[in-house]
Amino acid sequence: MPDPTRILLPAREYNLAATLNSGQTFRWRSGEEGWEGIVGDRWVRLRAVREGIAAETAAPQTDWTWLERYLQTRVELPRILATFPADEPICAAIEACRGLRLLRQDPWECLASFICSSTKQIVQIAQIISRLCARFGEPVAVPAGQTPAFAFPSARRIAALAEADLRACQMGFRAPHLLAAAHRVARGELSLDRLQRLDTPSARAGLMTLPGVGPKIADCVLLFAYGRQDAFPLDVWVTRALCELYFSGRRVPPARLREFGQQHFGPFAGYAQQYLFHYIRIHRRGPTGQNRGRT
DNA sequence: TACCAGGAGAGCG
DNA sequence: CGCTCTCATGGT
Repeated sequence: MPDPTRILLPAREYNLAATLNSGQTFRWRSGEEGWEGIVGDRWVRLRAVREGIAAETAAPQTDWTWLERYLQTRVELPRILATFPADEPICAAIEACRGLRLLRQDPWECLASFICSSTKQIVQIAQIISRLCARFGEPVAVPAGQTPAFAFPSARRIAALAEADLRACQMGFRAPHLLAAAHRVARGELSLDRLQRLDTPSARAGLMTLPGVGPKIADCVLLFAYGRQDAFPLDVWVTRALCELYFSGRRVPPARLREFGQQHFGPFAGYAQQYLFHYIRIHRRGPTGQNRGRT
């Protein structure tokens, strides 16, 4: 008799660690028994196995499509990677983190998380979000013996807070941005559901009307939450990667880089961007943490 | 200790 | 348009 709290999601070439740990999401923790995190209001533990991904929840499930959607296990990765030009840099990046995928996240959580992300290291972003959830998120059911876990606080919940509450999560100057964004979403002045149905430039423009949301964060939300796989977020790392690998170290203005990325990599440019991001970060730090600094 | 981090926005020439 | 500054915080 099958255990309704467990399932095996079939997947080929799924690099779970790279996917959960490549700066597209911030709440997963690697433990003895696998990766533990929250998807929506469900506690989840994931483990990479030969046939795909073994998943475990706290409560019985009758339908696992929410998790398949989140993990994008049905996406045929080789078909996507085959659309890229076979130049040396992108091939090296793909080789360095084979099986890395883009997740399909909740728009509000993704938006709020990336509002908190600007000029922060990934470890710090994770800390900020952890505090935010622990203080203001709804508790979710966890298996016996597990530490308490919390859902990501809704826009309405955050809108009801004071700026000081958010600053207490150590998010600094991002606090007023998150608060104002929560207000606009909670009041329905910006409908995150409606953005789903807009073309990408319109959805991007809509996101950028929010305080603290510029081109980079808008592109992250389009790519990580709205499935716009041609969105091409340009942060310091991707900028660095493109300049070094495709422009022989010259400085190139962001607009030109973005244009290059989308032209060169095509309809799945966002995937290419994620590989380059993860690749250059691994190689800049070195596998064991030394080898820092400029070349 | 300095430098830097998955930026954005305003001011200025 | 491009450049510079500020914003808050702490990891490395």
